[in-house]
Amino acid sequence: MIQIYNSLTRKKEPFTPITPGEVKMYVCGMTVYDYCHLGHARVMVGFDMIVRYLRARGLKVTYVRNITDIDDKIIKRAAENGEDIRVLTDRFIGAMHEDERALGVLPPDAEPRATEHMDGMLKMIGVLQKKDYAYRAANADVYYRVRKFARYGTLSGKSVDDLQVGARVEVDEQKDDPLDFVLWKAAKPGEPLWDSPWGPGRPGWHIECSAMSMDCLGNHFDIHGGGMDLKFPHHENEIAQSEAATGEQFVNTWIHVGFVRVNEEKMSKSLGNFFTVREILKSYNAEVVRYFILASHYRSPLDYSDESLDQAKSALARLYTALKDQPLVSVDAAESKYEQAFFGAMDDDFNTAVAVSVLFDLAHEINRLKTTDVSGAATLAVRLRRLGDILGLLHRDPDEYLKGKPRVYERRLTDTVSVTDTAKIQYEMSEQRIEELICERTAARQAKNWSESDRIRDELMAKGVILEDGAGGTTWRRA
RNA sequence: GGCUGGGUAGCAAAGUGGCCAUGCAGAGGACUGCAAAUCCUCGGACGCCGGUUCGAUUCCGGCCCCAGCCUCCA
Repeated sequence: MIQIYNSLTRKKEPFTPITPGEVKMYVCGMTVYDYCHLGHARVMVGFDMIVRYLRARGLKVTYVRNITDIDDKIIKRAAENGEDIRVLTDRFIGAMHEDERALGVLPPDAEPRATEHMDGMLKMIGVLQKKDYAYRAANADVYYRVRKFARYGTLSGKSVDDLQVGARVEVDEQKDDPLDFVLWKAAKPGEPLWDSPWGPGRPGWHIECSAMSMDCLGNHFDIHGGGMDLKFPHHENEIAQSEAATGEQFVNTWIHVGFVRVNEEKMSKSLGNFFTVREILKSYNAEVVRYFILASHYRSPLDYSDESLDQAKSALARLYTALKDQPLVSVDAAESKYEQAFFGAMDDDFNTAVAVSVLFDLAHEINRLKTTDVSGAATLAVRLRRLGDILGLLHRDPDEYLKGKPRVYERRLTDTVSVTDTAKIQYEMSEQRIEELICERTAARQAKNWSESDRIRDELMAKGVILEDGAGGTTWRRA
C-alpha cells in the first residue's frame, strides 16, 4: 500500500485512487518567459519520479502538467525583447523540453497551454458569477469573493482573519474585500486580449489551472501538485474556484515539493540567486543533477552547492562502476530483499533517499561477488538496473557514462520514450588523444619504464582522466 | 504578529524507544611496479533544558536557532 503525505490533511495517508487502478494527476508547470532553474528541475524530476513509481506499481497514470503562456511577466518580457508573445513562449517551451529530456523527465501525457483553454476559464467564471462567487468591479476586472467560500484556508492552514491582519498587499479599492483575487483582468491599452462577457481582457493566474485541470481530468481527480510556494495562494485559490463552481471535492491528495536553497536561502527568480539547468549542465552530467535531486526526500529543502553536486557525481560513479562489464542476463521477477527494501521505502511517501541507499547495497554486493560468483553478480546488476530505472537513473552504458561520452542511446528497461543527446560538457582532452597516450604508457610499462609510465598517467590526471590498470589492460574514465 | 517545515557525525542525507542507514571525505589493512577501482576493518551524530521510561536522537513540555508562506515565484 502506497502512503502519500497529503498537504491538505498534513499527514501521510494510504493512497486510494478514485477509479481503482487509475491515477489522474495534475501538476502546475512553468510560466514560460525564462529558462528553467534548478527549482523548476526539482519539481519536474520529483513528479517524474512519482509518475514512474506509480506506473511501476501497476497503476495507469494520466499525468497533466500545464504551461502558463499568458501572464504579466510574459507580456513585460516580450515587450522588452520587442518580440511577439507567442514567439517568446514557444522558444522557452522548447528550452524547457530540452532541459527536461536531459534530466530524464518523461513527457507528461498532456501539456495544456493556458491560451488554449480560454473557453473553460470563461465558462467557469460565468458559473462563479451566477453563484455570486464572482463579481465584476467598476474597472471591468472580475474578482472572486473569498469570504463567501467557507473552507478558504484549509490547504494552507490560514484563517481568513489572520490573512487580513498580516496583509501587506496594497489594498485595491476596486475589490469588495482586500482578500478577493482576480479571475479576469480587463485589458489595458497594448495588452493582448480575449473577448469575454465582462469585456476584453485576460485570465487571472489561478483560474487557468482550475480550468485546465478540470478540462483534462474532470471535476474531481486524485493528485494535484507543484512547488511548495504554490500552496498559498495559488492552490488555495484553485480549490476555492473549483469547488465553488462544481460543488464537488476538487482534489484528493495535494503534493508539494520542497524548495531548492542556496546558502540557506530559497532559490528564486526575485532573489536572483538561481542557477539555470543549462548553466549547471555545462559542468555536470544531467544524470548527476537528477541523482542529486533524488538523493534527498522530495519534501525536504535541498541545498545547492558545488560540493553537493561533486558528491553526487562521485556517488553515481560508484553505481556505474559496479555495473561496468556486467552482462545483461535474464533474471526472474521474484523479489529479492533488495526489491523489498526498495519498494518498502518508495511506498512510504516516495522515500527516494532510502531507495537510493538500496542501490548502494546492491552495488556493494555486486562488487563483492565479482570475483567469487560471476553469475550472482550479473543477476544483481540486472536488479540494480531495474531499480535504478524506476528512479530514471542508471539507463546508460556504464563505460560510456564513466568516459563522459555524449548520450547516444539509452538502454531502457521500462521507458518507451526516446531521449535526445544533450551533452554540454567540454572536455580538455579528446578520446583519441587519451587512447594514444594510453598506448604509449602501455609500451613504457612493458619496458618497466615506470617514470615515463607515471608521467603519462599524471599528465592524463591533470586533464581530468583517471586510469585503471586491470588484468585485461588499462581502462580510463573521466574524473 | 499568524501559519508551515526544519535543526542528525567534516560534508550530504534517511530513520528509529534499546540492535549497521547510505553516499562523499578521513584512518589502517588487502590487492597493485606505484596508483586507481574494489574488498576488509575503523573512528565520529542526533540544537539546548527538563519530564515520561529499565532505557530517548526517537515520546511529552519549554527554550534557542534556521528556512518558508501570509505579495509574483516551482
